[in-house]
Amino acid sequence: MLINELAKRTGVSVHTIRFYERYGLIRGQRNTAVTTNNYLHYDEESVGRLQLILDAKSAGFTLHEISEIIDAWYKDTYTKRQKRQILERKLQMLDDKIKELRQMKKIISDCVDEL
Amino acid sequence: MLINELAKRTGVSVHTIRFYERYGLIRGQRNTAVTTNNYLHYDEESVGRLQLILDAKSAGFTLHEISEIIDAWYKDTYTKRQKRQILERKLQMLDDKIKELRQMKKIISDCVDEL
DNA sequence: ATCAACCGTAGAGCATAGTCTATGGTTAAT
DNA sequence: ATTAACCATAGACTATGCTCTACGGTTGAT
Repeated sequence: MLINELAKRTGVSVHTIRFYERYGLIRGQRNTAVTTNNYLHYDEESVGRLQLILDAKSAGFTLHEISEIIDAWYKDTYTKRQKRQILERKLQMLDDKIKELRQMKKIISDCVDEL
Repeated sequence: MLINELAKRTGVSVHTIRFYERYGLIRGQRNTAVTTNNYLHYDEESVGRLQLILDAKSAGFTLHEISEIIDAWYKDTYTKRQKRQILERKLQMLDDKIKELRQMKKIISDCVDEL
């Protein structure tokens, strides 16, 4: 599929997809048989990557952190051990963040109680 | 206390405190009796505000959202009802964020399991 | 008196994460 | 053949949240 369809399927704008591509989070493929244009084609993996990016962003990960997660999942040069290590660090970060959110909930709840 | 002491007590840099002051999150007072300088003085409330800002930031709130929380807590022009409403919206946001973090945890855990 | 260490304002610069414009080429329908 | 709707690259611009520099004045210890 071309970038426009990918944008429609994921809800991510064409501009943003191109930004992510420059950043290295997704990669389209050129069809070498076609010489009249240099359109990039995207597959189902790209859809999965974009959905992962959206989820990870809403969980508060930076694009840099997301690129690590994506590499841990898709990059074949990592050993299973390395991948597991990266992902487990991210799980720890999530637990830490959840702890901070709960702490903030307590602070605000206390404010409400004191009102 | 002057800005330098406030910075030391809260761990927030002088630059950043000034930035927050321009943003309207904290407010120092000028001593009108003194005419030789225009130094700003900060009280314990400023310390409390900065600590609240730090906590709220680590919970992922933007400075704009933090200013709403601070107003709900310190601003006397709001009724209790209005304050409660603002704070309860923030609690809802925190719950939503915790939900997103848990979802991301599940995604990453599933990745780890599949490795 | 002088010097370091502070104070203030104003404004430039930076990182992150987009968002948009300009420009020019391609495709597909009419 | 024309036109709308797409494609690509390059680069300018934006918002957020700092961070730093420049500048000049003040304070307090020696």
